[in-house]
Amino acid sequence: MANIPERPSLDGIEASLIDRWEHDGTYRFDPTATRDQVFAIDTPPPTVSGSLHIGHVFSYTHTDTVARYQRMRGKDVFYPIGWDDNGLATERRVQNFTGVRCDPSLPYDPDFRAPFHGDVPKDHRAVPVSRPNFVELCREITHLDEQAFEELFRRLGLSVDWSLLYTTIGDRARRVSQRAFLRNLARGEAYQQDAPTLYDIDERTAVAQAEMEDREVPGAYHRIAFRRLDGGDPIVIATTRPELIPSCVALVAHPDDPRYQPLFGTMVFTPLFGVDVPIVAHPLADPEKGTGIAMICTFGDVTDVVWWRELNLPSRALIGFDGRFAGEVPEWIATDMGCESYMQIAGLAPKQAQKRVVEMLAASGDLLGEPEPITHPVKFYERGSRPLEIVATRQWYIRNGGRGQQLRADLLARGDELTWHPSYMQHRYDNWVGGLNGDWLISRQRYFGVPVPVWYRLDADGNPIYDEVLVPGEASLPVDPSTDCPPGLTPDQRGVPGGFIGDPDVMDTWATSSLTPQIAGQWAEDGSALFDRVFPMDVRPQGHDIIRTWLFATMVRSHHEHGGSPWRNAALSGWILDPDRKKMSKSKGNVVTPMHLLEQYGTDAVRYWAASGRPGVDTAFDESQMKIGRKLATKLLNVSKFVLSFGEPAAGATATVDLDQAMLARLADVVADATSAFDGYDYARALERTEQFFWWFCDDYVELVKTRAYGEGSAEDATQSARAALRTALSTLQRMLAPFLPFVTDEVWGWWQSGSVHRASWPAADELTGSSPVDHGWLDPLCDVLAAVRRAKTEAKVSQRAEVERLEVHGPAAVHDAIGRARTDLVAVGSIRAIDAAPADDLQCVVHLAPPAE
RNA sequence: GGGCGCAUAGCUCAGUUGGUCAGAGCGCUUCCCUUACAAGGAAGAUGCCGGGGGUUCGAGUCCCUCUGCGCCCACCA
Repeated sequence: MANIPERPSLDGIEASLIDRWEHDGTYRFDPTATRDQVFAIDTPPPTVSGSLHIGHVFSYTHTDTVARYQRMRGKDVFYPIGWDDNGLATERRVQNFTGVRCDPSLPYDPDFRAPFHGDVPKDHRAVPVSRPNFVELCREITHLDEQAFEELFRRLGLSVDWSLLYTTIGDRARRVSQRAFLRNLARGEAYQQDAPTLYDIDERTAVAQAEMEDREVPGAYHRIAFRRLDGGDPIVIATTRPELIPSCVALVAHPDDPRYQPLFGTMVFTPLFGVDVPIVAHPLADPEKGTGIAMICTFGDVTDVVWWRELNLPSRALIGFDGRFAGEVPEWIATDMGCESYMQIAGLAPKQAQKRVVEMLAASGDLLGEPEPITHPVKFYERGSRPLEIVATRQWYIRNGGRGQQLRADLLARGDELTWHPSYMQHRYDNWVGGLNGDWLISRQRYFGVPVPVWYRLDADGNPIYDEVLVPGEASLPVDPSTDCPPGLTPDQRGVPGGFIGDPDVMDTWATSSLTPQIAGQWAEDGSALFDRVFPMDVRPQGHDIIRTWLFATMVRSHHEHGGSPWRNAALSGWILDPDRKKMSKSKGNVVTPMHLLEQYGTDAVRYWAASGRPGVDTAFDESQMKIGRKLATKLLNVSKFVLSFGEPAAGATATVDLDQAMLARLADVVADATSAFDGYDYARALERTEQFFWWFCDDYVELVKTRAYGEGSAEDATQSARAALRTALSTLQRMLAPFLPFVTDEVWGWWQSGSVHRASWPAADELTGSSPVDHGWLDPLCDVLAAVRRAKTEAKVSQRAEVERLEVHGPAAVHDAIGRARTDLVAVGSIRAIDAAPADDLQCVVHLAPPAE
């Protein structure tokens, strides 16, 4: 018998077990396993842009319980971990943390030191640094964050294989990401296009549809008169963006609108700027909205883009990458008045320009009435602070079905290949794929990311020839086109006429994180046979909020590259809500940090709380659940010690007594139930069933048999039966709780078993019962009688140890049968001297307490 | 406008194919220093299962409808 502590405690058990697991390689993946022996998990790499919060603890625990279950089922679990440390989120974190901003025109400064380290004063103006300096800073800061992440995840007891750690800015991820892109390019799935693009003027980058969100913002309808060239009554339009009048290219009404039908094809001229524009018809124009006729500008919103494209209208874009109106009067504004008006807004940001234009319109009499204040939804970059503008730029795209019906249908069908947990989450996927309105824009005009791995030829004048894309060989990946040269060309040809230039952009972080199965699985990496052993993976766990981004993007890449779905299951976690049922987020200031909870309640207790949140369901943060988890862990400690204290049963001893066999049969049902729940990713159900049995086991069964297990006055074989059953149940329960409470279960397992419980086999129902079925339905009536005796003692305000002179049991046959099966144990636990039985329809117990001893 | 989810004791939630399904824990009340556990244990009270219809011998459980809350999506002048 190993050493069982005199007073078992949960305090401090985490640290030594974490070390032991690492030392023993308890969670190490065996790369020689074949695919059918592997359970592969496409772990989400958390974004390195600050600190982990309680929501991470929640969802990562869910996955970990499943990983541990599968490992105990005998699977070789491929459970990698990565950090998503490239991308805009990281750049912003670094900017805010160190007080710098990247200016790619600056030269590298080898002696540069960040002005601040997390203590940037509010009034600090960001210090410009070169791109290489900025990237160095990003690597430095992310490394610090990643150490903190690792510490938390280890403390949380995640059974990931830390030797599989990757980062999305690391060499392998950059290589895989560029390789996948180049193959997309070669097959025509990646392409570049010069087109109107939603653009964040603060971050100075294009953004993808999946990263946008609508926000309700205040605005106003301005009713503005456009005069007709033929002198008829002016046309009145309503617009929320009067500052875009200089970009107006037409007015548009619905083709069936009788009010405007006579005017189609006629011309008006724009107020203030005096530009002639036609009145055109398009079915997207809503007769109900505003005055039924709208101004088309290049570009005020995405509808403008549709009109512009479908009606072949000219482009008169004025807002540049800096978000300001062009400084020069554009060629299409020709009148003196127009030029004068334009100079009033040249160089202004949209908001100021609007104010100025409205003043001018009011003065000229073209503004009818007062602007009518409204609130309306406007597109924002999800991390942005000003509305997106639409700017025509050259960008890289990957086809995702947004512009092709067949691909869209194929990707929808891929969604059907997955088993979704819970199943209704598939609607979100279908909804998103069905509603795509363009291909996936992957290029970003940023710095800390995986470079777009291409160069362009320069013509005789030194201008890029975008059709002449130069690509690297796969063997040379990863490349940085700003420093590396295309095959066959030399550094001195960079930037000179007839030479080449590197693409300055990086890929969006989703373009790399969409390849997590390929990165973790070492797809197409030299000398690695891993990929075929883990792909397609068994499960993608993730939050339901990123179905449209991460899940869908991963599906797109896998569809293009492998012609199949990257996983078999998608397991969606809900969010953590604060007690007021608001989503926790940094901006709301209601984020709960996890480390102190792990310290206060112990990891197992926090995991217990997390695991009781059902798959996909948003769950309130609830510390009281952690207290219950701690109670459960403490109870396991104590009951383990107690059961083991009876001494080992004789060799070959088995449960022969009715009560012991029934308990094991009941446990077998729980094992079966928990097993099927886990197979369906319903860890919460598995926990609930196990826990329910566990408390019954402690409260009733152990109490019933402890006298017999002590061996005091019992027949030897009855004592052996109790001890054998207790140990069998204890072993089973320790293993069933191991996925949820990995620390306390391994602690108590170590008291009497060799090896880690996390490498033990998951219990099988047929280990517990013999070949023939055992009835356990009579346990309930038995426990009802026990409860009645306890109730009588409680009501009499005496100790539970008090003697019962005589117990009268009135009840149906089932009750008397139950008592008959376990009379000795019942008598012992209740200190009952005599039991009288009488038939009755309903159970009624009359408890005659013995007079208190002198 | 389309889609999805939720609505069960004061709180957080279980109730899998309709038949002990009116439950658990927390909180609250009472009792017990009991030799595994007093950071315990034993027990108790609490509910028109959101409203209204319907199917059925029988409905938190299935169908319809209404109401409220939340989320996703949408071409939002």
